[in-house]
Amino acid sequence: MKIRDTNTRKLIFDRSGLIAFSVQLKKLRHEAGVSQSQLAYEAGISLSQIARIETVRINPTLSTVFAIARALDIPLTTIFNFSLSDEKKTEKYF
Amino acid sequence: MKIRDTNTRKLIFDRSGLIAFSVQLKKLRHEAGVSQSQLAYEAGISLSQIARIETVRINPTLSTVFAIARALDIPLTTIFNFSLSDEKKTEKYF
DNA sequence: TTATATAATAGCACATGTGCTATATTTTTT
DNA sequence: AAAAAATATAGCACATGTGCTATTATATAA
Repeated sequence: MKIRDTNTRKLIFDRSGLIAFSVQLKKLRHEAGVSQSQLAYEAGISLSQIARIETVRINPTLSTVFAIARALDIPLTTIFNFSLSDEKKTEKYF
Repeated sequence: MKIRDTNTRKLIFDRSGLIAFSVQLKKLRHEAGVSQSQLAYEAGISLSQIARIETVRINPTLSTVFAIARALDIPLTTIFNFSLSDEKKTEKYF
């Protein structure tokens, strides 16, 4: 029958990485001196989306981030200028 | 009644940016000498997802990209070390 | 060429990103 | 303090990202 083996499927939501991104975005937006509303308008995305990103409620897509970087007129290397915590090396610690 | 004003809503799919990202990913993956399958395993995401990204069929989320960067053990500034075409400055040209 | 590994497609189900439209909450100005 | 501006939340509808499981196409090795 194949019904769905009781939800084992889990999508990734990298909270720590998204928090770091949020911090970076807020910082750059403030430096640019624009409100969420202005940024949303310039980037052609919704205000709610900017707010959701800054409050780490969602996991945005690359296209959304690209639009933001363009609107702020900053290179991707600037908006992504932060480090991901390396839980990679730590490897299953229990 | 509010039925839905005949689909005006359009999500962003930044083809050129996603192509640039795809090129960069393939390059880095090859430099690391890993197959899509190995990368998928290391990153904890599905093989089909890696293929979709490299063939520009989807618009991945940040968490997915973060997982890939971790798996390849490269900083975000490396994987995002490319420029977005600046259709921003051009501004509505018609 | 034949076998084998790698990459590309496909289709389904489910989770979630995004736009919209409001409303509430917080911060900044006056 | 009151008013105004900026942020944060919410909920709905729809689009689409992601995992799975196969299958097909392509490249590499024998």
